[in-house]
Amino acid sequence: MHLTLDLDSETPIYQQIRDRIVEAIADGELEAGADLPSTRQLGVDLAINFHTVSKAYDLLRREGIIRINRKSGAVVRPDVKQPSGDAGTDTDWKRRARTMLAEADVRGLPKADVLEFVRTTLFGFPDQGGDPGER
Amino acid sequence: MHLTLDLDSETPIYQQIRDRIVEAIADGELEAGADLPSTRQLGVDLAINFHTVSKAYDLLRREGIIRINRKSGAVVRPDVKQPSGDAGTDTDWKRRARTMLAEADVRGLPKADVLEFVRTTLFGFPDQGGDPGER
Amino acid sequence: MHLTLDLDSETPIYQQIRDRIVEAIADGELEAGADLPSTRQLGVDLAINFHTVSKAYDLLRREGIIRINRKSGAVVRPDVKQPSGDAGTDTDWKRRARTMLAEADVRGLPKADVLEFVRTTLFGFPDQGGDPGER
Amino acid sequence: MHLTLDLDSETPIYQQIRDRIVEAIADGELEAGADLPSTRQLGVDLAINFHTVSKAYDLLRREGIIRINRKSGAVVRPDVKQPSGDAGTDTDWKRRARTMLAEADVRGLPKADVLEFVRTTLFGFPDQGGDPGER
DNA sequence: GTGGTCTAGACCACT
DNA sequence: GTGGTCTAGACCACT
Repeated sequence: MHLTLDLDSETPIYQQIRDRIVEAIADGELEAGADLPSTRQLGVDLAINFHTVSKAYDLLRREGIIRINRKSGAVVRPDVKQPSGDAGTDTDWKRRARTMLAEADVRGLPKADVLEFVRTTLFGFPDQGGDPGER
Repeated sequence: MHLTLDLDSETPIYQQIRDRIVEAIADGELEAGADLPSTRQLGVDLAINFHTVSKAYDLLRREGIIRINRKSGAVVRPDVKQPSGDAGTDTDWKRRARTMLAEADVRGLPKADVLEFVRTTLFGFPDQGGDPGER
Repeated sequence: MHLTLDLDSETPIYQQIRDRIVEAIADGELEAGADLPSTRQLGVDLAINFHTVSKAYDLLRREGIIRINRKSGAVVRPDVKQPSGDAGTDTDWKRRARTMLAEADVRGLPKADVLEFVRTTLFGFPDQGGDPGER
Repeated sequence: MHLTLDLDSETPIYQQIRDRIVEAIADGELEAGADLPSTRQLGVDLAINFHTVSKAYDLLRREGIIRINRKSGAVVRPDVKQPSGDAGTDTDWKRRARTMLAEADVRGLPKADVLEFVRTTLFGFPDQGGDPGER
């Protein structure tokens, strides 16, 4: 697993690691049940302190995305990507997504471009009926 | 202007106020150039301290979304919703949006539902041409 | 007199007008005792409200840089550019200048470049002994 | 770390704290990566409320000069004093510096004295080669 | 009448 | 032990 970090970003490193792992799971790079590298190993790979990796893993654990076992290390939860049945999760995500879409609009990003970006990110290819990506 | 706050949320109240105002601008409820209520007035309306409102306004000001004048109060910037010409803004937004879409997937929200939610939020009505996930 | 404003800047317009006038006086474009355009005329020239120009003039008046006479309009004070004999003025300027030089250093601007910029701005040409402006 | 404040100044205390810390970093008194005192401790030292210190730290954080960690406190960013690669930063600094140099001139500070002050502040000793204003 | 600043104290998470 | 948040109240300039 390779993660790209931006050490100069305002976003804390442990948060970036958490975000990149969530993206790796969504992309299928990390499957449900898969082992994560040990905190020490990932720390070496990323040239950062393993405590920072631990913080990221702890965050993912508290979010219910991974499981941590002292002996066998961290694994992606087998039931990840499955609807939680908790309506609160969806409601919370939608509220945050609504804010993010509003930000795009307020920043002047055209709505059509935003929708196309979302479609491409989700499904990996642009809409076939007129391709805004080539404008 | 009416804003709904969740006092029990983990999200700070000042951040919620900021988010709700961004959404109100995106929705057209607050137009470019429109007056915002005074910090003390909004504090009374929301039954919170005016300092908390002030913090939200300060955030919006620093983000370039509103202007604050000591005498005449706060207004939505006239040039809001216009592209900044700053590529960094778009890049940053897209990075955050990518993480948010990954979260939806990891939480088990179907991709087609996510796209439909985005389309409806942006354009106010669902797609008329069937399931976009299967094109 | 031509002033260039940045309407999108975070700096208030009246402050920008004030700054540009101070620079025009320093550059000799506006001499001691010279008439300033009327607030209405400058407002038309800059395509802004004349009240904003009035605010800038009022600021300059309070700073002791111009005089405002209801009948004859605004003029650059005849004694501008002359030492005030008030040690506080120098001390205050030096404190602010020290902070600004510290900011350049903290931002990573090379000290030699900063000195060269100051020299060129003050005297209109670079140092003759090695020209950092051509690196 | 000792900071001198002027409680009677028009400049807000939190801004003065911010300015003095920037100067301390430029002077090398505070090195990249160094710990800052806790907000409460510095508040006690300066005999002011810790909220005021907190506001100064928040300003420095948003400027990218320090990092704040809820657990371990505030530290000078390790990459401070390194060019940001953001041309906007330099342009903005130069615009502000130009205004400040114009102010010195308008106030009657001799240009040669201003240049000498800048040189001494930057390099710690005056020019050895005579009057730069006459080269 | 408006926002800005500062003080003071409380409670909170651990980011 | 640290910073973050929120409340409450005072005084200030007019930016």
